[in-house]
Amino acid sequence: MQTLATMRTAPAFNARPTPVLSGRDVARGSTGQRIAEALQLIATALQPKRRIVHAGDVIYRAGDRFEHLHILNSGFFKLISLSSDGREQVVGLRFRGDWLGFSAISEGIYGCDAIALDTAEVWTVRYDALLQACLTHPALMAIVHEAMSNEILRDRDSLMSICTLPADARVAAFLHYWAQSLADRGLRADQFSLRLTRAEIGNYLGLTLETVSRVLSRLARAELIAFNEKSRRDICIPDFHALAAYVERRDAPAGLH
Amino acid sequence: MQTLATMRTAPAFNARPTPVLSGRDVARGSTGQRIAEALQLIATALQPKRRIVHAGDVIYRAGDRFEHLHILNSGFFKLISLSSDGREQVVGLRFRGDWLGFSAISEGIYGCDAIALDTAEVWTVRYDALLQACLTHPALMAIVHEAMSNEILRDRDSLMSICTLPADARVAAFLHYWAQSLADRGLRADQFSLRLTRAEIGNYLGLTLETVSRVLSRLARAELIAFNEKSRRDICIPDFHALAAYVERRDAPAGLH
DNA sequence: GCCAAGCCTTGATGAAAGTCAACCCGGGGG
DNA sequence: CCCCCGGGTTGACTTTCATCAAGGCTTGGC
Repeated sequence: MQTLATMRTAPAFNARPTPVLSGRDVARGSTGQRIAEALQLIATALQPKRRIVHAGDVIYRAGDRFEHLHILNSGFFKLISLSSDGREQVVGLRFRGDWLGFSAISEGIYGCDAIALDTAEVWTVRYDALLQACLTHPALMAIVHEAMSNEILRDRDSLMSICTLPADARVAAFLHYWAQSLADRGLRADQFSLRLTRAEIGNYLGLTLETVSRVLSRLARAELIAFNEKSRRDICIPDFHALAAYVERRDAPAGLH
Repeated sequence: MQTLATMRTAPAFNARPTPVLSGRDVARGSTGQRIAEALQLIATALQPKRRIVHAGDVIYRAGDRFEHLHILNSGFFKLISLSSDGREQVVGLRFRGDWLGFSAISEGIYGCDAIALDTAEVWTVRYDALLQACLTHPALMAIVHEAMSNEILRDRDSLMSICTLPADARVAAFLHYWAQSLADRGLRADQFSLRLTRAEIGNYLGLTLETVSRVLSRLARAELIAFNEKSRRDICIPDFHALAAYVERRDAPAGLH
């Protein structure tokens, strides 16, 4: 599962180190396979409630009492955290196979809003039922741990990218991340819709919408991306590796100099 | 467990919402109590290997094969992630009761270095032994999940602070975070040593060491902090709430304007 | 004692990104 | 139809913070 930062050290499109999974010594397949297997197991072991939601629908809001975890079987979500003065911040993006709600376990209350970016299928399980099921299905516990671990890893990497990289590289890294996430799930990654406004992207990356717009124009001029002639929210990435190389190159020595 | 961002919405020193812990319906005590109880249970249920380490000692390095998790019984740690070109980035700080290594579960390999900032006591358990123990001690599983959840929450909040706030507020938020972490663990929070150089703080916050130094001087001039006359690494926070208010005030409308 | 190496502070300067503003385009609704 | 509105682009200007540079303070070694 590539993220904003890790891709800088692993430019190959689907390359990832073979995981050495302590706790169960089976060799594992591609990321896509792992996701599919995990969903399979969740479906059979937990029999989650399934439902379809649409763009803009909210699964939970900050402050809601935590009782359920959610698994995304299809579609895209954004996580929004609201600060006291009402401004909001995009703190995460979620794709097929991702879980929603982990961060609420420790507080017992959700800390952000989960909002669908398009039509999506969400599976919901009670957390106490999940704990029970883990006792009888050890493999399920491993999957849950892996998902949480993965989320920690991802957040850390995006943190690193976002506060280290200059604006151009941040946007490029974001596009790379999105494309990689699609590729991992077997979706086409050379051409896709961003599903986020410039403002949302900027908000996620700690930039203004104007800066995002300018960077995208610059990337298009450099032919690292191309816009769909209608809807500039649909983009095309002719050369994935070139994009990765661009991030690497623009990786500025901010911080310790 | 307050973090860089959450404190903005909860200025009271030790205030935190009473956790509603789904999965076990006991009311919980203060953060300090929770940490102590968790350590207690870990000690009895897992009988971890204990050892003392000193400032600069490394518990694990990025690339090491993952087999163990570590729990910090005392002391302070920093987590360092190295990018391909050798520059390093502080990606996290750890205190008593925190776990080290969660992010390695999904990949089977540690993704960063864990380095002691002072003398510390570390408990180490095999991950497979932990999984086993969770099957017989359900409370242990709840504690592990809570710790992971908490780490996700924290990372998310610091991500938000760091990419949203201007330099002054970032440094102030960092100081607040550190003080809160000490207070949560029953240590004195009005006067303490930072244990990090300006360069490390800047690196963690995405700033240069000069900027950190300037901001600290400014905060001292504003009497929000005071330096120990010897060792400017030891600081004093006369009014914790004033510091929180300062962050709030300087909370700039970056992003959506 | 003296010197060197870290760590820290402060100032001058420049580049990157935010702010303000104008404008374009496409889609709905009255 | 026209108008409005939200999303997007682009330009001129300003602010913030990084960079470069100089110098101070402490500590440890010779």
